[in-house]
Amino acid sequence: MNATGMPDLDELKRLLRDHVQRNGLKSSSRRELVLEVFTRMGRHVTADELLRAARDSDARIGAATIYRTLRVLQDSGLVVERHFEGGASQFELVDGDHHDHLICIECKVIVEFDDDVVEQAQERLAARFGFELHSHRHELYGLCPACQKKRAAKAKRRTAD
Amino acid sequence: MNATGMPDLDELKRLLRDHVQRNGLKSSSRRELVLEVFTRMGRHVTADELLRAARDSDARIGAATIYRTLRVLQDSGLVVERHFEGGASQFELVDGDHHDHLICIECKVIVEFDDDVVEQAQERLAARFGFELHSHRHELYGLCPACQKKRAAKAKRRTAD
DNA sequence: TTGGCTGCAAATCCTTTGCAGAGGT
DNA sequence: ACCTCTGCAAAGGATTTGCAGCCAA
Repeated sequence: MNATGMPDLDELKRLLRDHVQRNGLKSSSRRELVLEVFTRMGRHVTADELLRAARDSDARIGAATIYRTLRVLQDSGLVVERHFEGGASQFELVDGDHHDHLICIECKVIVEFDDDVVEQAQERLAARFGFELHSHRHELYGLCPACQKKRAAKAKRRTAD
Repeated sequence: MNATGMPDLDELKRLLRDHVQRNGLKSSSRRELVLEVFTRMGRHVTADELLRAARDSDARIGAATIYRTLRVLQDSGLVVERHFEGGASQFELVDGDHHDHLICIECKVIVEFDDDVVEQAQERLAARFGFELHSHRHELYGLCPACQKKRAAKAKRRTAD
C-alpha cells in the first residue's frame, strides 16, 4: 500500500504474474487492465462497475472476462469477494491486513475497521467448537453520523408542521 | 421457544395472525403451512427447501407463494434472511435472542453462537465511528471437527501410497 | 504448435412479477 | 362484493458456461 492509500499497481501486477506463472496460466493484457481499473476505483466495486470502467480503455472487453479475471485474482489472493446485504457481490483488493465493515443502511457508505478484541474472540469461539478457522465476515449495519442528522432534521420538520 | 429447542408453532401462528390483521392482510392456510414446515425443519432453510417440504403437504403450492410468504414473515419479524457465502439465501426463525454463525466450509454445517465480548466490541466500534447500530452479521468460516478428521485421513492415505 | 484466454450468446440459478382465477372477510 | 392470495409462466438480474477464434509461451 502506497501513500495514496491504494495498493501499488506495479506490485499487484507482479504478484499476479507470479501467481499466473506458478499455476501454468498465461499473462494477458485484459487481466492487467482489470487490475489497473481496480486500483483507480474505490476499494469496493461490483463486477458491473469494473466492466463499465474497463470498457473506457477497451471497448470490446466482456462481462465473462471480468468474472473470470476476478476468479483468478481471488485465487491469487489479491482480491476477496463480499456479499453485503442486497444486490450484487462487491470485490475488494487485499493489502495484507484485512478489515471488517461498518455500513450505512441509508447512504451505503462503507467504513473499514479492525479490532483485536473481536479478532481474539473469534479464535476463542472457533476453538470452543473445535473449528479450524479459515475466514470470517463481520459487518455492522447502522446509520452513519450524516444520515442520523438528516433523519433528525426531517423529523424536526415534520414536527414543525 | 419450547423444550424441543424450536419456537412454538401455535405461538408463531398467533403472531402471524396478529401481524396480518394489523396490516389489512388476510389469513391463509398456505402461509400457516409454510410456518409449520419451517418449525419442522432445521433452523436454517432455503426457499427451495421450504418449497419441497411444503409440497409434501400441498402438492400445488408454488415457489412464488414461498417467496411471498417469506416476505410477509420477515415483515412480521418472525423470520430473518441471511446470505451466507455462495448460493441461495437462507431463512431463519427468530426467537428473541439473536446469534452469530460458525459455518463449515466443507459440509456446510452451521453452529450458532453468542458472545458478549463481541457484542460489546460492536457497540464500542459503532460508537467510535459515530454510527447508530441497527444490526450486524458475524460469520466465521472454517473446518468443523468432523471434516478436519476426514481431511487428515485423506492426507494420510495419500502419504501411504 | 499447444493450451490458455476472450467475446459472444446462450444457459443457469435464484428471485420477482403479471395476470387471471380462488379464497377470505 | 371487494380485495388479497395463489399458481403458473414469463421476466429479471447476477453469474457461469460452451464454443470458435485469438494470443502468449
